[in-house]
Amino acid sequence: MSEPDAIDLAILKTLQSDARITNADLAAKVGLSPSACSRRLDILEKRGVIRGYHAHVSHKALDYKMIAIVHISLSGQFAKTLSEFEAAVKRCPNVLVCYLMSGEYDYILRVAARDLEDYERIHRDWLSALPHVVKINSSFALREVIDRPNVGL
Amino acid sequence: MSEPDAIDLAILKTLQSDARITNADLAAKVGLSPSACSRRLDILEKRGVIRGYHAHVSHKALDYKMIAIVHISLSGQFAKTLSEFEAAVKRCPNVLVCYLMSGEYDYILRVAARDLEDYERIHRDWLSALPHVVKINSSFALREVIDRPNVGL
DNA sequence: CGTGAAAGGGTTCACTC
DNA sequence: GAGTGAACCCTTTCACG
Repeated sequence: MSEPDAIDLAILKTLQSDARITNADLAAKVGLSPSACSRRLDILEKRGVIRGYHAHVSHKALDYKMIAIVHISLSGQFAKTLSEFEAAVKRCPNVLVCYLMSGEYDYILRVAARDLEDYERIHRDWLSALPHVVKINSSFALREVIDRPNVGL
Repeated sequence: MSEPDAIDLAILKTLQSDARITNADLAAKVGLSPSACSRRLDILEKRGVIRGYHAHVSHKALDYKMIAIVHISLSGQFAKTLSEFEAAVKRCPNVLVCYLMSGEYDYILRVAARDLEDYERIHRDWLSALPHVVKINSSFALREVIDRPNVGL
């Protein structure tokens, strides 16, 4: 499993900033013929280097004006406890990110809500209702400073 | 500025899960002719509902195996303090997300690192060196449970 | 707002070096 | 691995319903 070379990195960087660029334009940008470029892209996709292509839909335009960061602790760290919690949290469409963590809390979540009233509903109907939860701590984003989809190459 | 209708939502949802779908396939999926679909997409982009299209490049495949969540507090909340901090944090390529927050800490960051050694370097050379920082608290992701680019529609 | 057709351009092969 | 050319398909635009 060889590492991506400089041309692969150029392809990845370009697709990170514009995933809908045509293969012909991408090829010109990285200095390849269209067919060579298409073949490399195929390999990058099949190796799982590229997980997918996503439209970044504005939360605000869709009326999601609020981002909450939620720390959660469970009653234990048994495998069954974790997997029941995770299965439930995946069903909440407002949860954008969820990590199992080291440290004081077991999980950290990034949650989108339309407004404070909507967040109260999500907190009551979804987050508080998650199995095995013993502690929840919400804080709110006042301003987005950085939101990059990927590591700067 | 009218709200997106059901077909617009179908377009957005489809592009969220596959931004490189051809306009012809997209049109078929939402039940439109290609030309009608293309026109709607144009409008959605120009209204800013779609902010951009991004390849989701695997951190792991690029050898970023570690995600840290970093809470940071500053010595004050003066506008100049905040803007100096933010200008500096934007220069660190490993910071994926940064929010100004309500609550105990001023900022929360999501940081990608290759491994623990790499994280120590980032912590020493970047995070600790950020201006006005008085408190830093790092914790680490043990497992990614959810990582959605957008709210489930 | 949706449809269909036409022109221009993109993608994807097999083939070659 | 990379480039070339040709067949096929897609995008874009326009007049029209």
